[in-house]
Amino acid sequence: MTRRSDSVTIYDVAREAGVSVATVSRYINRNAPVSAEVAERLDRVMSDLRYVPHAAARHLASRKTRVIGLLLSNLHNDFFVPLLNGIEAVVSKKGYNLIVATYHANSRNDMPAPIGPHNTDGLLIFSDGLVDEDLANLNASGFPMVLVHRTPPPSLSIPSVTVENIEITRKLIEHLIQVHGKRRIVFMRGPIHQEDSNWREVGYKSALAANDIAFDENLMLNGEFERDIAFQVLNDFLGNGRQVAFDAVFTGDDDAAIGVLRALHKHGYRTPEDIAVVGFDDLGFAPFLNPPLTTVRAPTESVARIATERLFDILENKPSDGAVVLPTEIIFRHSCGCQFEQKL
Amino acid sequence: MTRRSDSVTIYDVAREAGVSVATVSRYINRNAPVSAEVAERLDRVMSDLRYVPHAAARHLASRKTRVIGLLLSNLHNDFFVPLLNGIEAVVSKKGYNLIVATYHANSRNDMPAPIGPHNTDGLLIFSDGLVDEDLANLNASGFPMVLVHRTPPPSLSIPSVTVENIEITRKLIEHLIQVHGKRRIVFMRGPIHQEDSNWREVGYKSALAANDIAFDENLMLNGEFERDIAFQVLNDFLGNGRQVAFDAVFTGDDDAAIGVLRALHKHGYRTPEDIAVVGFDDLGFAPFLNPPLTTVRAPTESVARIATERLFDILENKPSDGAVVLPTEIIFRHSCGCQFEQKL
DNA sequence: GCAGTTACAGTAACCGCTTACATAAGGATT
DNA sequence: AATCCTTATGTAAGCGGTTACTGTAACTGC
Repeated sequence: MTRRSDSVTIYDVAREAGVSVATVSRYINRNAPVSAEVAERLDRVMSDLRYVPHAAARHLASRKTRVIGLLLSNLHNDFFVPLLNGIEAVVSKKGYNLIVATYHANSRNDMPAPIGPHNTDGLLIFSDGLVDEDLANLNASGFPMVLVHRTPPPSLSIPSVTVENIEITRKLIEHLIQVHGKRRIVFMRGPIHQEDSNWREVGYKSALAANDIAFDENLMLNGEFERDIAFQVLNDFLGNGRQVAFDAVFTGDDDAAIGVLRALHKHGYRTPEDIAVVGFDDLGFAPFLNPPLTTVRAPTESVARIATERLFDILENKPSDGAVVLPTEIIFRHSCGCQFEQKL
Repeated sequence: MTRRSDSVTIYDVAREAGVSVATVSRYINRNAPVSAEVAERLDRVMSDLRYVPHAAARHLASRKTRVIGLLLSNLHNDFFVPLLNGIEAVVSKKGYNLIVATYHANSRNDMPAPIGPHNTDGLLIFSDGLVDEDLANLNASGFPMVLVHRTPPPSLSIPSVTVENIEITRKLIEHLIQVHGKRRIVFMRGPIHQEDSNWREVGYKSALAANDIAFDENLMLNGEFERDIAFQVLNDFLGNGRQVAFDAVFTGDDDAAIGVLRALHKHGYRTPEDIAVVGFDDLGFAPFLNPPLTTVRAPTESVARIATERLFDILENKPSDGAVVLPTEIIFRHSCGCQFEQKL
């Protein structure tokens, strides 16, 4: 048997061009000078032969994969569109590939880590896309990664890019309290380990405290940052007889706000007259919900771009600062009770 | 120099377990029997050593990458969330990885095909994610792929999964004409080579023809299936003085409908009283736009799942039928002028 | 005119797996 | 008892690149 494969390899182009494979490799990678004459011949031969370097062979020999991985806990929120868009833009600009994987805590034993040191050159870890322990292990091995919408546990120093949550949430809730006179504000929180959700809870509580409103845990609902779950949860809440009174709901993200609006509407409440609703993220549909949603604008695509650029900084051994947190702003629309659209 | 690498390889586990690398490999891949005793020892050693197979080495030796690629033209539409979700679910269930890449027609020369035969075992090609010529080349080489929201050119036989466009669009437009008396219906189309958009145009024109309404090309606007572009285009259309009269707009997708609603609202038109609006896709936010959007429900996540499963069928040499087209249905809400929500 | 660079190119040893081929031992078959 | 399977395992040749070493000319500067 001569060649198992029918694909054209670097040997084919070397032979055809009358040079050695080393020269071909150097030319392809532009990491050593090659005479103009040879370069031209190689260009011609490679295109004649339709030569495409074999990625795996390259990876194996060079010990770099030219792919970066994105680890998510799920793919259920419109939020991920700007996120993916930002990431993909810089990844492809760098000539890398992007692997996206969701992490299911229960499927760990089934197979070796789907993405990690051997499959990717670096990882973008979104929120609760990996438990602290795995984070620590990866980090200990010096594997390049940056956290997105999550800060590292105190013992680890991993670059991160997040968004300002606490202050802006406090302002948003105080707006509800001070401008619109709301006092019984439901917080439709996100997943239990979702860091944004936790910071938003801090901001929520601090606003209550600053305004002498007792925190009532009956007003905490978990919508998992998912439209349908938020709907279900609020629907149950409204229908279960015990009728906890409330006059506003702060949903930790815009996607869940859709579910909240639907549930409220279904039970005959008017927004914002009966119950005000405010969200977080300012997803593209927010201005056109019914009513237009007052929410916090988070620069999701920028977060994504910056995080990805920082990952490449690390890969290229450029200096890279620790934690960056991007500013947010409130966009007032009608769902809080305001009449005119404005920013704060 | 002994070992360039510091990572643990199959040789390490073989030595430690007192067997050959072949045995380790066979056990890992479950493709040959291994005695219970050896299996147990290997389990222990592999976990002690934290052994993770090196993906590239595997790919190189086995000539399969265990990754499938998704080729998109862009990542600007909320539509992609259910799409990605459906794909990722089946890809990860199969133990494969997913590479997502956007295709920029102008960057082709910069580097070898970012994803293709050498990087992936198969491709999912969304819509206009690749030109016919490349499609033909790939197909000629027998590379596994399936088309999503696109049918192959007549000369090629590539499996595809799409959605029923023409009939449902015709019905939707006829509803506007016959129930709501609309006669001057703007069609906010998508990208020029976007197949769905083209079929929807066919449906649109056939509805007009069937109702003795002359097609007016001044009523064709290109919103690129993007929220912001649709807004811009309609905004210009409304502001440019020549004031083409119209009484409804059919946006080829829900995302663009948001831009349309915003532009209409900005110029003081009421929806649906002055101008009716209908969309396509039934994205999650559609029921809560202002007003709730009448649209066509497309089973996007199912499309994604089925397409991915068919790709795996091909990889596994199972029979796989040609073109599947999934049914769609109209969801009547208020933006068309109807009062009560219903399906058709 | 000669040692020291510099520019360009070749040889061959890996990178970490998979797998064809070979081997050995213990039945089952006849 | 000789032959044939079957099961479990080992040996070693790749898979298609990269790159550490070398080697050769041509080019410097003095």
